[in-house]
Amino acid sequence: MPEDKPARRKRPTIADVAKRAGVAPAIVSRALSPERRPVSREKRERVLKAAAELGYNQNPLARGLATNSLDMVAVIVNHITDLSDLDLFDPLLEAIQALGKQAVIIRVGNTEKIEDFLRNSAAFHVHAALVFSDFADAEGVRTLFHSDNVLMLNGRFDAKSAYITIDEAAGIREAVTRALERGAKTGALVTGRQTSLIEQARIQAYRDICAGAGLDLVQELQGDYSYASGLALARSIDGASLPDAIFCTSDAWPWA
Amino acid sequence: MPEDKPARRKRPTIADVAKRAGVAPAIVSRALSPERRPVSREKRERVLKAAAELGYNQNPLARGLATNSLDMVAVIVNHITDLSDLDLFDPLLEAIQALGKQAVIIRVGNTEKIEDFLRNSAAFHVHAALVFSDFADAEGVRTLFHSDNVLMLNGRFDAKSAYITIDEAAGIREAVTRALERGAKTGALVTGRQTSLIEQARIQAYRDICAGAGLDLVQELQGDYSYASGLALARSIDGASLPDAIFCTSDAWPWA
DNA sequence: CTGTTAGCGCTTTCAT
DNA sequence: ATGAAAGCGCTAACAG
Repeated sequence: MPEDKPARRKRPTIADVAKRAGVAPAIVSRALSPERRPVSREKRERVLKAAAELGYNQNPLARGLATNSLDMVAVIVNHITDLSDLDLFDPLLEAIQALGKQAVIIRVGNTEKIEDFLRNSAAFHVHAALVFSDFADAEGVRTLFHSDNVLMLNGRFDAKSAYITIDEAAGIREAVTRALERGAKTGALVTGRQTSLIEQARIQAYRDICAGAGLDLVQELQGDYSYASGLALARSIDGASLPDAIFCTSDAWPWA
Repeated sequence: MPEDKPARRKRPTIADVAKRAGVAPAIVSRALSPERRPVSREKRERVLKAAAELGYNQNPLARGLATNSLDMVAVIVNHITDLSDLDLFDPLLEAIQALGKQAVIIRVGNTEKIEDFLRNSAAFHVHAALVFSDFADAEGVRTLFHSDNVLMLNGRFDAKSAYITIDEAAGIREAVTRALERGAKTGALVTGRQTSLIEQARIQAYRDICAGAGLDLVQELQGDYSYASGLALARSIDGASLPDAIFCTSDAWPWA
């Protein structure tokens, strides 16, 4: 792989375009801006022409520095390993790009503190941050990404952050009901990492709903959503006293 | 979601750190640089302390503008929908981040010309670009991302780009051999988008190897790697003259 | 509407 | 080893 060389030839800047079009740099900036800025029709056309001839490309860094904003959104996840992630991320990427922005996917992994993780790596000024990882809190993300547009999807929102929470109780109720209809008297619950607020809520919902419906939750097994852990847990279920039903708190609803 | 407000409070800059540490901004820059720059031990410590107290975070945009490089790598893909993508992208993201860089995933979708796609969106100065999408060529990527570090994984490399190609002939030979061992005389080949160079190479390899081994390739069916297309193609295979073996050029090797 | 002038925050000569 | 100063490329504020 070729090593870091400085760019081969300098790229044309706004000044080059300005010179070629015979206008001031500011005019170029306005003419090329997506917003409607005051520029005479004639100069705008000269600028567009010059820019095209020069193969001019805006430097997002310079723009970002000047406007204090970058057209990027940070997507903060633990990892991308679940089947359901496929259904999630592809449309998400598409949507973000349709907005003219790019997505930086921050994979936090199992780092307990996202701050530790990012301390030495760059913390971007992003347009927005979407937080799926349960390791991140709203204030920390705002600080790290220099943005007030944080959307918390992990339940850890605060007054200043937007959030989406899903009422999973309905689905859980449905699952339990269905199990009961099939004659289940006892059940086991396979859970994921319990530090997740959303996961805690799910578990509590299962307990409450099962209790209310008269289904005896005889076992709670903790995994980490991975196929491997699921397999291991499955083996660990006592064959003799097999519960009638097994519920999983995984993100994807298999019966959906 | 809160709308675009200017950042609530100004973030501390290198100047703030310098003031608090009683040194020049340049010293702060050197002290905080990952590389070993000449700074007296004592001042370095003062700087580090001041930075910590202020909660200083470097602004990557300013750094990028000054150094003409950003610690990001662009990953250019068609989309993320295959099961095998999970196995690929999660470790890839992890590896990229372990290098202290962030990954921007550019989802080209079905856009025929990546340039069209990116014309209006920002073209980043990235440290490197990894190209999986078969819609992108080396020169275009170098230009768009202002980087000479392009790694072509789609077969469309040129003299200046790094590349990785996989010798799939071995695997194909193995697959054909296995089919023959099981008594197959005829076979069908399910292919993907034929504009991909890699795909073309695979198809040719199947043809050559089957011909050489005496297995009669009676059908070639073109899909697009999606489950849906696979299903449709499966239905289209004539039940009466069912071939003995069916080969797929999909990226994931099901028998691996 | 247009051009000039300041910066944005950081790195980097270049003197000291 | 240190600091002053000059930019990186762009946008925004201010005069014309």
